[in-house]
Amino acid sequence: MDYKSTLNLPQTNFPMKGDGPRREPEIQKFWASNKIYEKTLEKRKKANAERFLLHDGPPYLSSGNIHIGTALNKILKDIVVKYKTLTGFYSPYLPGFDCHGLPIESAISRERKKEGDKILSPLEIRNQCTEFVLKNKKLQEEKFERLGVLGDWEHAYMTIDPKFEAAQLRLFGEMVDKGYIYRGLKPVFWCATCQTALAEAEVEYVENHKSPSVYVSFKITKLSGIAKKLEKFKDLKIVIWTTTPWTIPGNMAICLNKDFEYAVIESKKFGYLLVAKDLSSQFCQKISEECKILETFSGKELEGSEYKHPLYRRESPVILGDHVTLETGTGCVHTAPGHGLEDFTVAQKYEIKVISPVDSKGLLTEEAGENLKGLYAHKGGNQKVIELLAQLGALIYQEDYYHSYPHCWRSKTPIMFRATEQWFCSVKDFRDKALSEIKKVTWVPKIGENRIYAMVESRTDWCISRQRVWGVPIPAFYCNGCNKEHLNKAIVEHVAKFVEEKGTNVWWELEAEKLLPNGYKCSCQNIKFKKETDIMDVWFDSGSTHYSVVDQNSDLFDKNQKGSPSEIYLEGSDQHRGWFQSSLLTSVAINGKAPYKTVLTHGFVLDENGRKMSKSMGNVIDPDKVIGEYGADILRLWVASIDYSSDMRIGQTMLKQLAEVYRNIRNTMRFILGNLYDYDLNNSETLYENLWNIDKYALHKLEEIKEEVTKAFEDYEFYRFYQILQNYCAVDLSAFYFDIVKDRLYAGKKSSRLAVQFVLKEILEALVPILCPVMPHLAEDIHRHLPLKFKKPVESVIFLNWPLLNNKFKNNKLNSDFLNLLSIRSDANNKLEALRKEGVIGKSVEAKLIINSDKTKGELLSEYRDELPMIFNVSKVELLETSDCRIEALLADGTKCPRCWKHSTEIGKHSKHSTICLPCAEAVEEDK
RNA sequence: GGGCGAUUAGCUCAGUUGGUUAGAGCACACGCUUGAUAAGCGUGGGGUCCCGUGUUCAAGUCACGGAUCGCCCA
Repeated sequence: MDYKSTLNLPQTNFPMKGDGPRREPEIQKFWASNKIYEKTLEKRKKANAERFLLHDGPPYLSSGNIHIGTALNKILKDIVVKYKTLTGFYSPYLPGFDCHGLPIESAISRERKKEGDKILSPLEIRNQCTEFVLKNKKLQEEKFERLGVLGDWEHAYMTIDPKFEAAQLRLFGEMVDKGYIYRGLKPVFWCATCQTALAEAEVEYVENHKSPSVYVSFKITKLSGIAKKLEKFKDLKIVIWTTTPWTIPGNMAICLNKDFEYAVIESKKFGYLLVAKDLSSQFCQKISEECKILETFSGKELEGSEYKHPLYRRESPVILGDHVTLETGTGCVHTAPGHGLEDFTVAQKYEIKVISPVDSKGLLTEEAGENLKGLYAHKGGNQKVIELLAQLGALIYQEDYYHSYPHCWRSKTPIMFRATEQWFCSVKDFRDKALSEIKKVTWVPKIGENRIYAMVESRTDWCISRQRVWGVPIPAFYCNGCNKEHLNKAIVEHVAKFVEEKGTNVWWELEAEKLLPNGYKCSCQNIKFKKETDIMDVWFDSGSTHYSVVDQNSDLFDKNQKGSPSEIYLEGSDQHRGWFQSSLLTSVAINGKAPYKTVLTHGFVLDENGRKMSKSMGNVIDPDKVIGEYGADILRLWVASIDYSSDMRIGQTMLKQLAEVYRNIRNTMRFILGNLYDYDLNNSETLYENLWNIDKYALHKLEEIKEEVTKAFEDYEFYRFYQILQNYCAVDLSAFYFDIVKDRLYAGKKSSRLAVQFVLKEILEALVPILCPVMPHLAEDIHRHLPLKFKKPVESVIFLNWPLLNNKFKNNKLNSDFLNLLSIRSDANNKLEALRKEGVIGKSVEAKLIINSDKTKGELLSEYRDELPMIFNVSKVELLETSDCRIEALLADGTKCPRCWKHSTEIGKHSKHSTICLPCAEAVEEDK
């Protein structure tokens, strides 16, 4: 008789290979066409589940391709959302896209440049941008969906959506109403030839540009309290150095470094001069004098002193700043807040007035004085300023200086820093509130809190003006008569109503008077107005989403209260300065609280060697290619396998390895499926008490894994999930439990097989939802291949629930006993391996073990006597009590049973089955 | 140039308040199996804990200095 047919071998058509590149799209199509995402949400809504909102930070649409870092971000978000959904939360995911901003406008203008440099109207530019953005959105969306990210893609928010723009304006209106928006001066790159502001990307640095370098003295008029010791030096002058003499009229301060040592030196020609000590000899060489250092002191001591401007009747303060260096010059920095960003920033801290006596054509204005008025700053202005300073004896030294200097990319002329009127958000008015809100938020990892706290603490007011057209307009008006500015909540609301219907293009389409309430009049009785030409910083767009997306959407906001914070924001660590901050500021401004409860940040993705990816290095890993070769689940497993709190690496070595791990997990699941083909959920009741010790131990282990994995997900530490899962599948299941339980499954008696099947069922039911957040395609695939008698009436794996912990399965005694048994097993394996090397045995089951052990171990072994052959995977275990512990492995007695392959001395004892062992014979009889 | 962070086996990660010979899985090598089979099992090799100095009876762990890499800012 062929006894092989009496065995119960695994049966399943669950494929060994995932074949993600080919099969995942089909699964995704199933999710989409059967509205799995929507149905899940409905279920949770009906159950009145608690909300868990992960609010999506919108990726920028400057390209249709996605970077591996973007893929990582989306996958992390999806893992969180799926986990929360499985654990019973109402967890909607509404993706978003960031559509405005300079990089997009620049991309359009680059394309235009190729086509022959036509000048386009703002509306033409805006229409081209819109087209560009819509095209990219479609491309990106497809790629995100291909990652297996479930969400409401159909209604994804876009920052160019008229409803979004209107809401953004209303939020801005709230801030106006609270008095947080004001108009002030700020320097920008300015091209006098094109008469326009330039963005940093539109500036080219030209090497060896020639500038007049001058050393200028400013006479001190008042010494600060602690600098009184310098009073003995009559007519003490501070010396500054600059390569842009035309900015001297804009001088409003001199900046020293608090930590540097400064020196008073005596010059024959110029008297007592003050410069940084480390630069004094260099300076003296310039003026060809041998100067003696008469006194030294720290920069800090001079803070608050005052000096007189050589050209005007104006006194200005000495201030301190960290940007002052000892590279060149005198260590005393001429500070013209209207002509430099660093100067502007430091001046803001000291609340120093910004002046900018240059007009849009680059000509010095009346404010610079009669002598200078009308001169072109870079040419005549420079010359005249030098001339005047020389006349007044303030010019110490002059020479030509060659350095790299910014030029306009279009006109190729040198640019200037020019302060223009811009709109600001007064962060200082609610900084303290923002800081205290930061402390209430949970930052993951913790270090993020320090980072953003320090940034908000030291930041200056937020300049929200951009001299561009691709964005949301700042809805302000200026009276044609008296030039008074008009901006208030009612005006903003009036504009928002237009925008809501027609989009922000109306701002460029309609006359000012049409955009204002009917019959609107200036206090000067004028009824004609100009529109503001600045648009809002694109960070204001995305920074408004807590209001313009979450609060406008009843499916998203907490059913109890609008304006309640999202549970989590999850972005790259660069967003501490970006979205996390802009969102925080607008939210604190209008709601007085942070828009999020938790903020999770991840690092950046580097190549295999820890280098930044770049096209020129040729080390870019394209997510499309990874998916094409390995599938999305492998990419997702990569995301789960790494510690994202710092930089992460990806490369072929890792991907190959991940594919191996995936395969192992998949086959572990396949083994379970195959062995449950005949398991009938309704008709296979197994009592825990009837299980073997090994089965109970397996259940205990499963509980441990459930607990640890749940903790890992709760802590957002997915790499721990990966390590635990991998270890569990490879070691606990594949190499141990499955390996030794095969005999019972294939050849054992009914009750023995059922006991194992019960355990396998428990493992399967726990593992499928556990796999789902990270590898949803694998989980769905398993779900589809559940044995017929097993299948539950659930449409998709997404509808499952996260496994509950079951204390009944916990058994600490078994756990510690098995810890010991496993260590003995490892010794036994060594002996078996030696026997195998000698050629005595092949499979372990051909051997028997004689275990000599002391009393303690002997007692343990005796307790598990019946299960020992199985645990050690041998045909027989003999126990001997001795003083020492020793294991001996020998060829087993008897002959090999052709059915179960174990060696037995009892073959042929059964009357009906003469060629097989007794237990086999009984099993066969039982099955008839 | 400034601020923040990272660095343990080929890869991904553990390593407790400082305390035996620094661990796990994967990968690799060799063997076994052919009843999870384009699978499975066993055994084994593999470490300058980034470098240096210091504190200590004792440092992967603490302190200081440095290197490399990354993010943000200038």
